[in-house]
Amino acid sequence: MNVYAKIIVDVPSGGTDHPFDYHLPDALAQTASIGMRALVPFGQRKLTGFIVDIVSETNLEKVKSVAELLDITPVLNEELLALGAWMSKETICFQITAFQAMIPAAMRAKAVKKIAVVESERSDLPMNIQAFFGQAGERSWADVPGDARLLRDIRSAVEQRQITERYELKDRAKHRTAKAVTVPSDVEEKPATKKQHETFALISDHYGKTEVAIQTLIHQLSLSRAVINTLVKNGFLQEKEIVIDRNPYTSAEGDGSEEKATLTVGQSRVLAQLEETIDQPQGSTMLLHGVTGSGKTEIYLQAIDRVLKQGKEAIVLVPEISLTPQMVERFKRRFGANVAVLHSALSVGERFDEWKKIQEQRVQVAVGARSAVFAPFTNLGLVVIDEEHESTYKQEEHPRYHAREIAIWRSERHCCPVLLGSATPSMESYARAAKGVYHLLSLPDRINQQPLPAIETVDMRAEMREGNRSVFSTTLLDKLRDRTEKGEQAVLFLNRRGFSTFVMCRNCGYVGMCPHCEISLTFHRRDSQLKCHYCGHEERVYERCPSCESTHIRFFGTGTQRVEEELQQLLPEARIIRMDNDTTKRKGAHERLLKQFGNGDAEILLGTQMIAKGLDFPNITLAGVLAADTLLHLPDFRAQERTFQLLTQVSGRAGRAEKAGEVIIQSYTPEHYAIQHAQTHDYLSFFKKELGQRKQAGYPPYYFLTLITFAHATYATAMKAGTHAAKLLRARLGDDAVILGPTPSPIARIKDRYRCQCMIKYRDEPEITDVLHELFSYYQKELQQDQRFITIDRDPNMFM
DNA sequence: AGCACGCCGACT
DNA sequence: GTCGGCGTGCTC
Repeated sequence: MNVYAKIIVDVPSGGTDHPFDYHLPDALAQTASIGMRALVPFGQRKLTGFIVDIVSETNLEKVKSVAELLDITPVLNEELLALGAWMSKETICFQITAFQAMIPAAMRAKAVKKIAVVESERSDLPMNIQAFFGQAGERSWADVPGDARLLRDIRSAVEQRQITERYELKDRAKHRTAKAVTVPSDVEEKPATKKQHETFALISDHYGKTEVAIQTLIHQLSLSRAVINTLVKNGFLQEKEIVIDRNPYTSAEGDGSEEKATLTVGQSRVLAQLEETIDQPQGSTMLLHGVTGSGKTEIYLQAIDRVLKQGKEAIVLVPEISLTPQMVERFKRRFGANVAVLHSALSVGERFDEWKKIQEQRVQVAVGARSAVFAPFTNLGLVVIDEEHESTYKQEEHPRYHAREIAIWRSERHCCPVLLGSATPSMESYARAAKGVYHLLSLPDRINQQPLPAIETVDMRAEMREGNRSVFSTTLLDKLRDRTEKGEQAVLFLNRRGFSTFVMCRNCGYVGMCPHCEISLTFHRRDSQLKCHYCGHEERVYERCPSCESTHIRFFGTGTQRVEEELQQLLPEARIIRMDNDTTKRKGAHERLLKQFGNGDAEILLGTQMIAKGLDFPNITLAGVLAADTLLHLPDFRAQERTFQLLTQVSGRAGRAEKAGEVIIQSYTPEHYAIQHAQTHDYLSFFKKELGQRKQAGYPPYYFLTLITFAHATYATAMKAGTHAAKLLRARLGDDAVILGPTPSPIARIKDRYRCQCMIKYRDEPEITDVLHELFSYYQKELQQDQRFITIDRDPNMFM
């Protein structure tokens, strides 16, 4: 009987976004199963693809055969295949793009063509081919220059078997191996020396006949590498390669010994409701609104504990795992080796190892960032999304999914709850909870009975009028000095988003701009370069203004480094730790700096976004926000919401233990409602006020948004496509739908392509997914020769 | 996405 | 005549 595999090949394009049929030769048909990756011939090439179905007949006259199976066990199970299909439909992406997003990067292998010289023929090859190979025996096909003559010569050399072709899988997931030894069963003699004898005895006492990594012997039994080698050489030990786990999370070792904490009355009440839901076999979403310091993590831990006791698994999503190491450590301490951590700072191989632990069901808990929502568990009991309002849960490239929606999809499939937790829930989630779509749970009090910290706003305009040109107000500086003297600690938050260091001429107002992207260049002190963050364009920093030749050109924006220098001058006795992209780039630097701060090596922690959340140090009694406005005035309808969230998160860092906390917010517009409500810790009032604004302006949660961006080398073509699309959308969508644009995108040009966008606002459009697909494939076909042209982003976070 | 095929202008 | 430019369309 013939067996065929339906395969989605790794070609992200409109014309190939459907299964292709391949014959499965008998040898492969035995082991092939749905969800495995395969290597298949495709045109003149060989490609990888995912088997999505196995059938016994095909409508096609001629089919090629699967060349190779790339997996022993499927990398995607049936659930994840179905999820991928759903994602590609909902987010308007190709199926292959959805599948690739669900597996670790190490498994996103591509077949790379290699050509090799047949050595006996080398001297007969034409000179141009010999020159190309040089000393090498084999080279990548991709390295062959686009020289037509050379290409033709290579082709004929292949035909004459002077050159051979083969395909190699690039980035193939590698297990890490180590050298290990075992005691062979047939050892009779005794080792020659005393040292060898001792070593041999220790190994066989401790490990008997089981294999053990040499590394382990050296570390644990303090044995000598040389002696072991000699024993191997003389046949007393047998050497072999074994597969080992990389063990990346060294700073967060935990043995699972941490005990449950005693819950407060509020926590117990919430947990009881949660457990009731966990016990019910149905999908549901709960929103846990708990003020900072209310003990949400402990609730997660105990809820997960219940899930594990039922033999089910749990996924915990955290916004950006390297930003919340304390949370991860907590999970390790509680669940020990039962946790896989999908850490963004892990190497590709390390991530693969952690993923493998989940796939092989060696762990029941996965903690990780956005993509951990695809953890291949088969009996999911709970998905927790901590800090659910964070924008990192939305992927900003294809597939543009939101982890919350994926979690909800999986929860329905597994009939288990999703728990969203936040001190400042997103407008969308809280509105759904208010409507009863989500079940609302709340924790209004801190566990230590401490009041929320007192927040004071400082009007920076007044400071300016009084002649204080520093980034520090007198009030903040006084309080910082006070903390330093008392040996207490402070965190200072500086938002850099939209406010990075650009170069401006004070004489004529010239600002260094990227010649390709229409955004200002960012100054990098390290190499004195100006760089474009969108396309990577670089130029040397100017000494004179290119426009007016004045030397009054200087750096604007307040980088953390400059703030640190200023602060150090103002408070020479203070010890400061700076945390930003520069100081945390190196692996483990983040954890190390936090540890230093935790140990009391510094009084002041100064940093960007990354210190706003998750820090839990008892000695912090002051939190400061240097410029609350920088976020507030971005051209983004979520700016107010983000500001409120940020201010709340930052103030949550202070006064978490016995000592009361205090917060200073510096602002040029302290009367703004986002700042006012943050000051009074009044989420609900902020929510109501903001909801009114959203309703008036027609934004989520009242309206859904979809952003369509057109990019082209000429402005006119981009706009023309936009105009055409807008017309089409108006014709196809209902009267309630509002189609805005086309307008030039906020960043009007990226990589020399002009960009314009249409925004669709709609409430109830059952057809919209289909319409978007039509639109997408239309522009895909009509205009694809001009490079990728149309991007569709549903529920966008950014409007660039 | 590649890669070949096929149809045009330029050149040994 | 042939080479090589790029537009078009297919890949099980």
